[in-house]
Amino acid sequence: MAAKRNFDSEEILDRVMRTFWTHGYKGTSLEDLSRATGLRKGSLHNAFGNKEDLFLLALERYAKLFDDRFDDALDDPNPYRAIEGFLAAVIDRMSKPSNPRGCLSAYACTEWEDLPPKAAAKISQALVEMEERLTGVIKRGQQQGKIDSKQDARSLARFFMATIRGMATLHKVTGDLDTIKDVANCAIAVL
Amino acid sequence: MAAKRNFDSEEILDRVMRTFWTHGYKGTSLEDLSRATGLRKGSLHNAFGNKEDLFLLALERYAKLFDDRFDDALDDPNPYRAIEGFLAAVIDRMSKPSNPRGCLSAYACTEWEDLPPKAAAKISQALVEMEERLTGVIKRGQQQGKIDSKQDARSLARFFMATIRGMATLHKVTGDLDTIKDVANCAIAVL
DNA sequence: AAATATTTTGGTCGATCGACCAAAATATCT
DNA sequence: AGATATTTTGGTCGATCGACCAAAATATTT
Repeated sequence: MAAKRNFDSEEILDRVMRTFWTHGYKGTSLEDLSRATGLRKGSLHNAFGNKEDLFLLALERYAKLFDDRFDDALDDPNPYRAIEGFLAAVIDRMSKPSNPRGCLSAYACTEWEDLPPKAAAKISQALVEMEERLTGVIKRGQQQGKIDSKQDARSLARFFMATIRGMATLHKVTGDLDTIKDVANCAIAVL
Repeated sequence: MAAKRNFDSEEILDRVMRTFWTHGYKGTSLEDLSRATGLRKGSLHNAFGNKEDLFLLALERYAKLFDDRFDDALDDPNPYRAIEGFLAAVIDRMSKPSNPRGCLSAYACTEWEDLPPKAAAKISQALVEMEERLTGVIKRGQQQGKIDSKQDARSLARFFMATIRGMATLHKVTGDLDTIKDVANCAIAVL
């Protein structure tokens, strides 16, 4: 029916991302993706490759859409507000009823041992990078005297990374926004 | 070969539990369980029922072996030490190299939307109960003046629940004990 | 209008999934 | 020793999995 694609790749990948977001890597079948996108599995394969390729594209889209918000928040010259914004970005994402519950990245972490190699590597790398980024922000805050220097910067960075993963896990089960806001409020009190 | 079972149910269920712990509900096949236990799938079915039954038994065993440690810790009359012990129990579990990474319960939370109904209900209920339990401990601490009353007890309880889930998620990817100890140390500073 | 290039369709393929069962094996009881 | 009860074996069943491909369809180019 076409020599030119009659679909919008961005929209297709968005639906792919949301399906993986909801059901994880193992829990998503190509049939699921076909239903979610309206494309036959043959078309999906032709346009984007196999399941692993689709998952990698979903991870990239997720990072572009949501992790980039982290960068915006962490760019704040006030390190305290930077961390606040970091947590607020997570809450914002979970506050949109149109978004699936939880966090695609956290889901992937949990499935880590059964992920295809490239996906597992990408997830690991993302964790390392975020730890570095947060550590840098906190160190700067400590040098400015705006964050207590008694606590180790890297430890705090790891703490906030765990915090957002924990928020994702609880959000997945209950979908309750009050719970995750409570968690974020308590976490920020550490600073 | 037998009219009397020639295996130890406890040991079999332990292996079943550890397999689900590593690969989650969806990621574990009956073939996996057969390999892990040394029992043919027919024997597994005859002795314990279907996959859902096996998963429920695994959840129960996990709670009995590990969540009971939480109760021990939270029984401490000193509420601050109770929370400390609560986090230490998690670290202890993750410190044993013979244990799979992460946390079976946290994995189940992440898979929540694809869990069989009874398992999903059990997971939800466990979350509610733990929130109540922690809230009670913290409230008591506040009444005793040993925990700052400025923060809401329930919020703190939720915070610590998120903390251990976050620890589990990070542990799954890196297996790094220093990371989860850092997280626990920062979290306890909230009190 | 005809040739070309690409997509889409709709299917096959072998593998694996979970559920279930009849037949064989064997420990226990009488 | 023989009867009984239960387990174990080894298989079938339909469904679904991901990968891949030949043929049909059609937009674009010449």
